[in-house]
Amino acid sequence: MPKRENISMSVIRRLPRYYRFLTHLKEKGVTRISSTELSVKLGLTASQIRQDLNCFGGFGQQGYGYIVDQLCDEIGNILGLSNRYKTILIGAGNLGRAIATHMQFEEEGFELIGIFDSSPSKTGTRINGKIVMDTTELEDFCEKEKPVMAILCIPREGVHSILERLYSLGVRNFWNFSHYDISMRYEDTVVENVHLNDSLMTLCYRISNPNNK
Amino acid sequence: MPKRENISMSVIRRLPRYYRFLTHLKEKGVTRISSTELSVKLGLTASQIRQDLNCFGGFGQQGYGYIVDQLCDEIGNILGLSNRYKTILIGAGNLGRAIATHMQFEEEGFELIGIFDSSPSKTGTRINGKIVMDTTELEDFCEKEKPVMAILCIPREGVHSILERLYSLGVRNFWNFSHYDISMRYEDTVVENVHLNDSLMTLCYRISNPNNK
DNA sequence: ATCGTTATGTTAAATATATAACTATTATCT
DNA sequence: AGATAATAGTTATATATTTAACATAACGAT
Repeated sequence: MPKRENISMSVIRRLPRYYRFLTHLKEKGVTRISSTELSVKLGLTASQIRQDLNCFGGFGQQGYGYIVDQLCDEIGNILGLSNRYKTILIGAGNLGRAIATHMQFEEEGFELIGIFDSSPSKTGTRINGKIVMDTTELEDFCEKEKPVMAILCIPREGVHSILERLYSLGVRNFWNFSHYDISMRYEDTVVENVHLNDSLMTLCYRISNPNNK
Repeated sequence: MPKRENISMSVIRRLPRYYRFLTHLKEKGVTRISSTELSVKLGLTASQIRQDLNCFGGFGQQGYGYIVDQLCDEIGNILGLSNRYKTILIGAGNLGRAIATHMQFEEEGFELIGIFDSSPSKTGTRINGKIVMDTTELEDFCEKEKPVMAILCIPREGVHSILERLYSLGVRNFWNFSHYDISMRYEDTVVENVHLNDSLMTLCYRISNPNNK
């Protein structure tokens, strides 16, 4: 579908923002919007928005603008949100539990099909109606259900070994919340690291250095 | 302290990663490291690492490398991690609870001094020993304690009004987890948005478009 | 219908970022 | 102590990203 290949990550990372805002407009009943209006609302330049969208195709009409409904759908398609990638969650601590209950996976291309933890205090409990399984059950479960993605909400120490196991079970995509960088030991994996600590530290820097732009 | 001013965000966002890795090295007892070694471990170029560090000063020794312990401290200072910025958390749902228990604020420049929620089912309960207060108590609390930062873990709808209140109470820094972009309605604020949904959507894109680089 | 206005799609310029090349300094070995 | 190797700091180049400018197409009013 992409008009060109190799879209830069800078562009990709703005798409969800567009999608989010367009969904909001749709809900408000707005049917039409121009790149200039969008740029004002989003704090970007109109040029950038047009460039971004034109990486994937011409979704607008000259002299008119973009049809909100249509553009929203297009971006959703580009992002692949209609997928239902089978996903498992490893780690049912506070963070894992929050992710499981807080995220609306079905609206963002995923389906949470299993939750695992190694601690007996967690296994057997329920999160959003789903029973937390013991990590020893991982092999059986994966062979049967073939999940394609794993969310990692476990302490640093456990990551390496669980990663090896998951990889050998065919899992290639990881959403990593652990205090550890999974930086491509394998070629065919996709990793999205969410480092809340890093985010907090950069915030600390910016508070401490207010004259930095 | 910065050698030059206006350090780019690209550089700032790498600092926590360096800090994290150096801390790890320190714990392992490594005393010395070169930019080349670092580059291999972090998957960056040695050039970039040297450039990044030299934005703030010459911390290494030619022909020798960097002293892990010292470099780690320097980066910690640059980030301002020895601060104890007084912080409040708004929203004690699953995510807020996870943030409160999961983050080690004291090690990253902050101190969590209060947790607030508007729901009677949450107020009065305890998180990490701290009682969840009602948001109506916000004014009294802030006037007394003068927090400088607020973590927002509330639904989209509530953000706008709580933001106005917090701003008028002197809070200027925000760590925003809500499904809403706080993009600078005020000049003197610092906002770090953490959009887990956006992160998940970009992951979805990358899974759906494996040939994208 | 025609003309002016609007706003996209596209090409070009400017800026920012990352990489490579070079220089200078220090450690280490003989 | 001198020579050599190693490695940071710095300058220059290349690449990526953003912004601006332009040219073209569609809408809408007259």
